Amino acid sequence: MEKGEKKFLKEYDISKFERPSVTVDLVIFTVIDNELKVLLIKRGMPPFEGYWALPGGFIRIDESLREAARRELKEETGINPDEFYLEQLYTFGEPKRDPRTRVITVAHYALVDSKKIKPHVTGMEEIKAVQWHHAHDLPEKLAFDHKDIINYAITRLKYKLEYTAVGLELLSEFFTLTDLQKLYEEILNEKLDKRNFRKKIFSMDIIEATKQFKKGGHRPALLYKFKKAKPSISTFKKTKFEQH
Amino acid sequence: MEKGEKKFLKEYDISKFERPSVTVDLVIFTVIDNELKVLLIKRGMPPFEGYWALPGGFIRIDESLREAARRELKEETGINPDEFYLEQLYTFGEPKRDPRTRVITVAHYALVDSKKIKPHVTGMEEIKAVQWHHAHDLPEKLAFDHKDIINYAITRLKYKLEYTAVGLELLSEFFTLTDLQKLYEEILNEKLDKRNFRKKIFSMDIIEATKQFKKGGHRPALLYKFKKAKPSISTFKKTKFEQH
DNA sequence: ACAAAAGTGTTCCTAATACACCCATGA
DNA sequence: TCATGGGTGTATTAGGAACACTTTTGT
Repeated sequence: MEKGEKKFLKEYDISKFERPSVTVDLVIFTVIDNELKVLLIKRGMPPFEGYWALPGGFIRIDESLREAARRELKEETGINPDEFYLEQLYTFGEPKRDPRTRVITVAHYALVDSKKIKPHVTGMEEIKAVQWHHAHDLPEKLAFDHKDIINYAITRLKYKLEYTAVGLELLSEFFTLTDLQKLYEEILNEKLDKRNFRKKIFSMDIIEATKQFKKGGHRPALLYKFKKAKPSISTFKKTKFEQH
Repeated sequence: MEKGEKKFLKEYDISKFERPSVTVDLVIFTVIDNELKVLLIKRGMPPFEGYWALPGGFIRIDESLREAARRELKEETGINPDEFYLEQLYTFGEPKRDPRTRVITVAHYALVDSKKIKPHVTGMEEIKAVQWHHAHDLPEKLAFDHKDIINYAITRLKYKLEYTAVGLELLSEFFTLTDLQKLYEEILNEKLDKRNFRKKIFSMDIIEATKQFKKGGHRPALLYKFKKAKPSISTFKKTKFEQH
């Protein structure tokens, strides 16, 4: 009874509630020169003027969270949908995280192949307000709670890497096993044993050899590519944190 | 340049954006008679009148997401903070998930000891609009996208159970190993080998024996309790998905 | 003494780890 | 030919899975 009434009032008041703003923020990862990078934008106005911030924006009233994230991602990198990996990360909603007004942000993270990024994003970065920063060496001046968000994204990425083919989204179509190992080492921030790494990757059954070789250096390295069918995530464990 | 302007406009327009409502929904788990239960509320008005829905409510403008979830949880179960486990699950924001208006919900899940639930929530459930439902046998008539949310929560719970002490929040202070195994079997929905189960639990180092026994039945069973210090989650893997 | 649940030992097998070695190329 | 990175073999170990047995109580 009393509970019913409370419920009723609550619903009745829908329009009266002071509403927070809702944004989508993006942690966009790529790998450039074997370094894990995050895209950041220098803020040109207060609050946090001159600080670096994650790309993001308001959710439009008729688009889903994922659509909003895809739109943002497309705007910032020029990359087409289905050429990146995108996953919801966590929702950050401390009342004071934005000093202006109440903003709740649904953070996402994305993995993109640096070769597919629109030139205007990668070129002449020094003078631009949009820059790739080393994920393991972030600038001091990060706006809002974006440092937390980035670190959370890195944690998630490391975790996913262990039992998922997710890392492959960061590489180009053809790559050597050494490329792949370097990628893992960079993200996990630790050295891996060559033999064991290869065994693990092969056991995952996510890549296949081509007949091409990467010349240069010394002994040419066999090039691999992802299996056509996006790696079918098969085991019990693996399915656990698939995005909704 | 052009990017800067776009950004500027975006921020300038903050107040003009049509804002979605933001709610917190709760998947509250408990175990009653060795069955995993979820708390649901029968809706007394459209939309989905007569359907079952998760408890939830709007986020107040000055409280964090977690605070909102705690408040909701306290309202529904009467349980005090730090007597339950609470974790953000996922944010659901399809534009049409609520037919009335745009509502984004930050779903959480909670684990509570059924013995600590306020009597008014457990008593005389048949005639009440608040009921515990078997998590593995949900009612057909679930409102909104709440079936998805519940299933996602079950998936997360199963996953967490495998490498975390999270299940212990569902038990009372003292319990036997058989109680604990029954709990795991109910949540995971599978039979477990007694010997292996015990080895795994002991290796986690999360419980300790008392000197008490649970009499009744046949051979008395040794009672255990959680280690004083909440299980310090220690290994690499284990820290990965800790709540923010 | 026997049924029923509590509690323990041990084998088997897979998979991660830790090594050491061979191979193909460019300079 | 030798330095360099590409590529493979294998022994050891840790942990999960499968299974059989002993112990302690109530009746």
